[in-house]
Amino acid sequence: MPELPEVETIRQNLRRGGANSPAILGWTIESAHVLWARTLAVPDVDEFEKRLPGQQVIEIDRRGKFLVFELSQDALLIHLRMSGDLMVEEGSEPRSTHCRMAIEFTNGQRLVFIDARKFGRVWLTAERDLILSGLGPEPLDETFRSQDLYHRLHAHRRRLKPLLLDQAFLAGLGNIYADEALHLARLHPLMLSNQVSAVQAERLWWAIRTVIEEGIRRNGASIDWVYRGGDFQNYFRVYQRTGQPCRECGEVIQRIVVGQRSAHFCPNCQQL
DNA sequence: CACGAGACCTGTTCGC
DNA sequence: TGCGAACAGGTCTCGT
Repeated sequence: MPELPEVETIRQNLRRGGANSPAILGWTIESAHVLWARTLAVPDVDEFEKRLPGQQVIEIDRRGKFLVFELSQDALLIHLRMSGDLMVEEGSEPRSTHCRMAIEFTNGQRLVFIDARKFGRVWLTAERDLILSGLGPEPLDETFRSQDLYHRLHAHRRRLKPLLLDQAFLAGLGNIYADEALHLARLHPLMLSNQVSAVQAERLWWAIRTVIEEGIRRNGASIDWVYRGGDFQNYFRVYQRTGQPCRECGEVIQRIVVGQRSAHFCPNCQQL
């Protein structure tokens, strides 16, 4: 479910506190409980539950779609994949049905990892860079320039949509924001990356950053039964708007399947 | 190297 | 109403 803007929203809520959840910076872990073993990428459940108690939450960062909790000894990395979510609740509350992992703090609060589809993964490691090293550039980083994007596009001969979803190419985009960015940039999802001109690359660079920034400003998108409080879904240009008129030209939005994922686009604004 | 298919999972919605 | 199919914000691995 979560792409960069949703993950960033969660990070900010955990770091600074949100509407009805406190900031967890500085809290000390009392115990950890893994309820679905495969949630843990590394280490095994025994070591995970043994190593966490006593560690303090120093900082919360984000890299692509990974949440990175800097603890006193280790780094705790969490990837929400399709249906994962994190929330802070009273330690006395009954455990929710889809709770896969819970971290109890010495102040009686707990951080829970809720994940209906069980795709989410958690790493506890002292070597966080090993796990994050394969990721492409951070789209909002000031060192990421449009010329970088142009060169990266020309280093491949791939269709734009699957390429934008490739986290080694660029970190953080998912199905929503890739479709939105391509529409804003007026580029067809099937266009080949090495056919993109410098001007088009500049437009795509700007579009990617624009949709991500807007997503963050709106606290992410809330869709279906997964709700996180954001309202970016009310401003989608193409995503899940199949059959509805393009907000730019009125043409009917189309849905095609590319790389096993749905791609939404305007046949008029985004021509091959 | 690029791409498609299948796997991993559960829940909701759609079509007959 | 019921029931199976299709679909869902992600990523990995394998075969061509």
